[in-house]
Amino acid sequence: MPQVPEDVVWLKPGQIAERAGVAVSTLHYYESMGLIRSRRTSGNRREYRRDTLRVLAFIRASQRVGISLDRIKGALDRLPEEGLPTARDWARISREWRDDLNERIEHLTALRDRFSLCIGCGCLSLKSCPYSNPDDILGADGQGALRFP
Amino acid sequence: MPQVPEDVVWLKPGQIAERAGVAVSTLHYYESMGLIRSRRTSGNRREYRRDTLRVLAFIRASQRVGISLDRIKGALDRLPEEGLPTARDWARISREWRDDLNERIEHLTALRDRFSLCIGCGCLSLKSCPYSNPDDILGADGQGALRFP
DNA sequence: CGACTACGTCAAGTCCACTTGATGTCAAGC
DNA sequence: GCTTGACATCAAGTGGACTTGACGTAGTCG
Repeated sequence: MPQVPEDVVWLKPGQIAERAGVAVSTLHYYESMGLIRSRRTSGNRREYRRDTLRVLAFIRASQRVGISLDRIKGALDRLPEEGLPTARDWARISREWRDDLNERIEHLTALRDRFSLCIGCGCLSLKSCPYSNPDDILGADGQGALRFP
Repeated sequence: MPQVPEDVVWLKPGQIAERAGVAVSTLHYYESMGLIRSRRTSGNRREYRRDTLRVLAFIRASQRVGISLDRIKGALDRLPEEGLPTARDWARISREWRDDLNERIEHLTALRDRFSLCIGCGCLSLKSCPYSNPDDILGADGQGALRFP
């Protein structure tokens, strides 16, 4: 039962920004995108829940591996509105992301290995190598989307 | 001695564009960036050397793994102006790229593993997990650049 | 009380990698 | 010879992820 909002501490924009390593303007931007939320003080100042730091860390980590804010928002939207996200919530997202990561890792590894091969044979400059002929590369792959790897 | 321009065939923009799977406008753009080159016919039409296809494949492959056009240009600029690039030329670039790829793969793998861990412990929502505390995440890593992984 | 800093809003600007549009030209087919 | 399509140039637009600027307010310190 971690649904109980344990110790909800509210932090000011500057504090959040500094600890999360983002600009205050970025917080505004994320808020306008619906990625994070805030409440207001009587003087109209924003206040962020402490766990916003976690969300921001999650956003940065996801972005870092090339996931768009849109997709990140999609995942965050599926978290519960009220109460803290449960282990199950994060697990679902993590699994989703992990599959994505696995796919990317596979692509990168394949490409790296191809390049490694090329180091041995210099294929990109010689006709003899199967990878050197752009037509073959084109033909090897039905669609126009995935060209080289 | 592959320096001898074997069979230099010149292709029209439309042909190059189709075979490489890019728009003609992209060719213009790349040319303006100095990534590819062309000569002109008497009627001011562009003509591309056949091996431009190889360069384009290389650009796409590199881009695909997140390398910017700027960096790609940097690599291409180090190829010889005249004659075909040698095996050694491509090898150098490939090695450079491969190191880059290895780094990215490491990041992704680390992130995935962290997420996998989270699936087990639900850390992102519980105080007990070392990864859950954003302050620790911040503290674990001197700079502001690398936040989560 | 006054100064200063952090914060508020909103529009506009930036960077990258292109694409779109306007307008004019070259070349091949009938 | 004329139409059609591919091509030329150049300016401007697009989209994602922010940042910057202009301008006004809130709260804190001496």
